[in-house]
Amino acid sequence: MNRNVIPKSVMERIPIYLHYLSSLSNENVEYISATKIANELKLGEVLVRKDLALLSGKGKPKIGYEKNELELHLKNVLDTSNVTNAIIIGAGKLGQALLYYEGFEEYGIRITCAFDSDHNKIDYQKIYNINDLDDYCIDNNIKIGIITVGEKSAQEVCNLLVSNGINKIWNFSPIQLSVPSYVNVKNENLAAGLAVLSMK
Amino acid sequence: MNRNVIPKSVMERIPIYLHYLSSLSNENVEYISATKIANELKLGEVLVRKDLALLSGKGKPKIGYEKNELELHLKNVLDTSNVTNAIIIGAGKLGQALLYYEGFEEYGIRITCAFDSDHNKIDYQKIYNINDLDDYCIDNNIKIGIITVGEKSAQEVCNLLVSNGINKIWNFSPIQLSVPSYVNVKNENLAAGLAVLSMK
DNA sequence: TAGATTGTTAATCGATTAACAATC
DNA sequence: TAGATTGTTAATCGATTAACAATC
Repeated sequence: MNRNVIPKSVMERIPIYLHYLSSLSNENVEYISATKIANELKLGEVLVRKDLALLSGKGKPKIGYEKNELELHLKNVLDTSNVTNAIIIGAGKLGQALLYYEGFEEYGIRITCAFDSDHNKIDYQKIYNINDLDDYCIDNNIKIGIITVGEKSAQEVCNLLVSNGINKIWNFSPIQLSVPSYVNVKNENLAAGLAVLSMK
Repeated sequence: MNRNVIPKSVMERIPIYLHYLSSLSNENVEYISATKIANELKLGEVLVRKDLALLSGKGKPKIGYEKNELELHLKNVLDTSNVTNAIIIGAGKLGQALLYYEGFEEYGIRITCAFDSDHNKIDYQKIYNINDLDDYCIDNNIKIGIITVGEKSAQEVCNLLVSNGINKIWNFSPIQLSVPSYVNVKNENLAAGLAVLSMK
């Protein structure tokens, strides 16, 4: 029996917990209860308790969890200690928004640069020519590729990433990418997400 | 018994189906089978068939669904006929990326403009001063508010939207917004999403 | 002790998949 | 008829919630 498998649903809540815990850091909180976390984040109380039981050490009845220890445990699961390097392909508005967004560092991810085929977008600091991709990936230990190009070039870009040994892909294009089975694709179809909201 | 309730999971696939169907439009396809759709989108065959059974008219054994009719039915469910107006609060990189992204129209959503408190970002065409929000909402039938400000101002901005009668909110800030129960919030924590991918 | 909290087992709920009958 | 597909019922799976015992 494998005790190490953490369900996907739980995984997705780890960053939420971490963000909440880090927001407490200047309040000098020593203990935090699952009840409190559940209320603040509007999650079920038992849900949070089960998550914490799975992810962390024991809590103390009537008191809760030692906050710093809990934070450490969650970070260990997320493995935020060693930074994961990511690159963006497609330096349009969205690509740049992600490139300059600072919230990723908190979770141990560094978006090192973006690539684009359009010469006008090259800025030598952060946006490089797509032709330099191969060398860059080899030299910089890139683990994640973020696709923010249009749907027409998305598959092509995806192939390029895969051929450079990148097997984690965050796909913002609205198409279904074809990849070898060992490659992990997370689709982020923003328009579709908004459409669902609009119709509720 | 209410036959009209469509499960959330099904709802979320409608935009995916629609996007796929529209990609066929210049190929003169008359009939499309659930099997084909499932293979192309890498979904379970039975899943697609159940979705279509729920969302559309009858398909024909051995042939499939009349493509245009299916598309129409899906669009009806999404109600893409009358355009829903949305605004963005926070004209940073991400706000602008969404503002100028054209993919929303396909699903019947129009992001009409963005608001920002920073005078340097005002461009009179698409980005207005936050102080003009009240009048704008009244005059332009705004249904959706998109929050792309930092986490410190997110709750405040949210309150402003709610007080202007907006009850659908797409929240890109990493905090849990407090809203009255009739307000629908969809959280989009990009950093958290990427963190989950990075750790697989 | 009483009460707040943890932690666990069983029940429920929702979504997906499997199996199979019906149809053209 | 055979075969591809639809459509439906039952089984499975995963996640959440309810109920309750244990602990400080």
